[in-house]
Amino acid sequence: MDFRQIEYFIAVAEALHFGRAADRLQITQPALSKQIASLEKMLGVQLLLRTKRTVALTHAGQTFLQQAHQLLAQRETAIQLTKRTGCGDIGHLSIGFTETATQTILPSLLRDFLQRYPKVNVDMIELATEAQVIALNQDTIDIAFLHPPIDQRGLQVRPILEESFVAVLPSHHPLGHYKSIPLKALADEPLMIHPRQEGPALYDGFLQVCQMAGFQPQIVKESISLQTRLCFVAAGIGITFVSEHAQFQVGENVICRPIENCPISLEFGAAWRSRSTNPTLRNFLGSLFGAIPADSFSN
Amino acid sequence: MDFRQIEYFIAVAEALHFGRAADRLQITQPALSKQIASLEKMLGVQLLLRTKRTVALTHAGQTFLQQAHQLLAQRETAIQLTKRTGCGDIGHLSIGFTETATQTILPSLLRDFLQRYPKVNVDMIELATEAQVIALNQDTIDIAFLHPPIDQRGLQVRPILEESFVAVLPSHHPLGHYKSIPLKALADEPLMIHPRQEGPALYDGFLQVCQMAGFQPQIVKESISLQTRLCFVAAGIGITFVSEHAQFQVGENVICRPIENCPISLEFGAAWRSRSTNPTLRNFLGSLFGAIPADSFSN
DNA sequence: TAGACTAATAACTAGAAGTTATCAATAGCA
DNA sequence: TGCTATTGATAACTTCTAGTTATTAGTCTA
Repeated sequence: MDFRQIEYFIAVAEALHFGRAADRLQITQPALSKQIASLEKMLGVQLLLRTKRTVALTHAGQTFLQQAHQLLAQRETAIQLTKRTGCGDIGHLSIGFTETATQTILPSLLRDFLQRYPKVNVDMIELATEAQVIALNQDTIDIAFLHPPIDQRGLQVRPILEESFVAVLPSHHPLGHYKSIPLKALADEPLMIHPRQEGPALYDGFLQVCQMAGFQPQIVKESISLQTRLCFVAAGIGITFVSEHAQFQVGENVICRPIENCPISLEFGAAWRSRSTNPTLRNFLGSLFGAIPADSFSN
Repeated sequence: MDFRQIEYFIAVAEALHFGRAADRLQITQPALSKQIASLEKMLGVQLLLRTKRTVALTHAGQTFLQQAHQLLAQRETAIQLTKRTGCGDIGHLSIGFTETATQTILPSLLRDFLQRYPKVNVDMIELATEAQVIALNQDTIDIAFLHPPIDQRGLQVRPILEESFVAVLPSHHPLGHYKSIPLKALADEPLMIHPRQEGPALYDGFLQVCQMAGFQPQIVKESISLQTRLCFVAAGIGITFVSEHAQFQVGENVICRPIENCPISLEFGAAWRSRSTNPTLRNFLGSLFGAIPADSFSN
C-alpha cells in the first residue's frame, strides 16, 4: 500500500464514479481500476461495491476512507515539521551565558529572536566561561556568551562588547571627590577582587596595569560574589570594581567612580561550535549580529 | 514521498550506513542512495550529514525519523482496522426486537455474540413488528426480531420459535380446576385481548379458532398493555392470554392454564435485508443459527 | 603512502504504472 | 421489446521509475 493508492481511493470514494475520479486524478479510468483492485487485493477486503452502473462504499471502505484521510494529513504534518526543523523555525536552542549577558544584550536579543521564531524551544543555562567552553564541546549548549580568551579549537568566537570597570567606594570615601579616580590613587587603598581562577585574564590584566603604573596593589580579599564584595565596601573595608553595566545596581552606601587612564577591560563575546548543525543557531546568529557572520560554520 | 522512501530512510537512520541499510532492505546501495536523495530533494531539506566515512542525522532528519515511524504505525493501524471491519470483527450492529426476544433467545444470543466479537458496537432498539419492518427498509436496524407474517420484499425472514398461549384466570376461578382448559369452556367467559392493530395475525387467528370451535368470543376489553389486562384478571373482570414464555411473570392473584387443542400461536422470527452489507450481521447470524443460513443475502 | 572503506554517479535493465482499444452488463427510453 | 448510452473490467502495449552493475572520488588507518 502506498500513498498513490490512498489518494486514488479517496478520489473514487468521493466521486463514487471511476471515470470522474480518474479525470480528477488526471489519469485514465483503467489505471484507476487496476490500482483500486490491487489495493483491495492487498487488504484482502472489498472496499467498493460495484454494479455495472453504480459504485458504493462497503463498511470496510468507509473505515479505510477515514484512515486514508488521516494518513494524508499525517504525511503533510511530517513534511511540514521536517521542513520547519530544517530551516530552524522549529527546534531547540541551548544558550549558555554569564551575568554580563543578562545585564547587556540578552534580554532584547531573546525578545527579538522569540518574536521571529516563537516555536523554538530555548534553554538558558548560566555558566562560568570555562564551563561554557566545556558545554560547547560536549554539545550541551549551542551558543555561549562568555569572556574570551578561550581555547578556540573547533569554536567560532565573535566579540560583542568590551566592558570597562569602575571603582566602588564607600559613600564618604575621600576618593569620592574625584570625578574620575587616577589609577595611582589606588596604590595605598585596600582592594577586593574576584579569585584569579574565576577570571584569570581580568585578574592578571589588572595586576599588570598596576605594575605599569608603578605600584603593587594591596589585595585584601578575594571573593567570587560581587554581593559579598559590595558589603565589605559598604562596611568601609576596602574598594572593589564592577563592570560599568552593573554600576547602577550596586545598592546603598557605596558610590561608583570611573578610573582614569585605566585600560583594564573585560572582553565579552559569543562562541559556538564551527561544526554545529543546529538550524536554530544559524537564525539566532542572525538575530544576534543582524546577519549570519561569514564563515560562521567553517572550521 | 511514498512509503518506500519512508522505510528506506528508517533503515539508513538506524544503521547510519548506506551499505548495511541496503543489505537489510535487500536492495543495492546505489538504489538506496538515490531514493534518499530524492526524498531530501522533495522535502527541500538535508536529512543526513554524509562525510566520505560517516553518516549522521541532521536535526531535520531526527524529526523526520520520528514522523516516519508514526506514519508506518498508522499505515498498519489503517490496514488492521479495515481488515477487521471487513470481516465483521469491528463494526456496528443495530438490533430491533420485541418483548418476546428479551424473554427468549436474546440474552444468551447477545452474550455469545459479544464474547466472540467484543469490539462490535451493538445497539438495541425495542420496536413493534411493523416499526421494525420500516426500520429494516430504512437501514436504521440491521436485524429484526419480530412476529411474522410481514411484507418480505427485500427481506430474509427465518422462524425462530412458535409461541403458544395460556389462559390467565383469577386465582379462584372455576376453570382453574382444569389441568388444561377446553376451548369451548371460554365461550361464556368475558375475555380481554390486545387491540387488533397491535397484532392482527394473532387477533384474527384467535377469532377464527373460536369460530371453528363453534362460538363467538366475548371480548370485553382490548388493551395493549399486558400489565393492565393482568390487573383486570386479578380483579375478576375476565380472562386474558399470555405467551407461554411469560407465564411465570404474571404475578399474584392469577393462575395460568394451557388451553386444550388450541392451535393459536404467535410466530417469532428474525428478519434482515437481503442486500445488507454489514459484515457484523453475517457473524451475528452465525451466532443466531449456529451457521450462516444459505441464501442469507440473496434477493 | 598504500590500501581499505564508503557514498555518489553513470549507464543499463526490469518491473510497475499508465494508455488505448475494447468488452460486457445494465439502465433508461422509444 | 429492442436500441442506445453509460460504466467498470480486461487485454495488449508503452512509458517511466526503481533497481542493478560497474566505477569513481574522497577519507581514514596502518
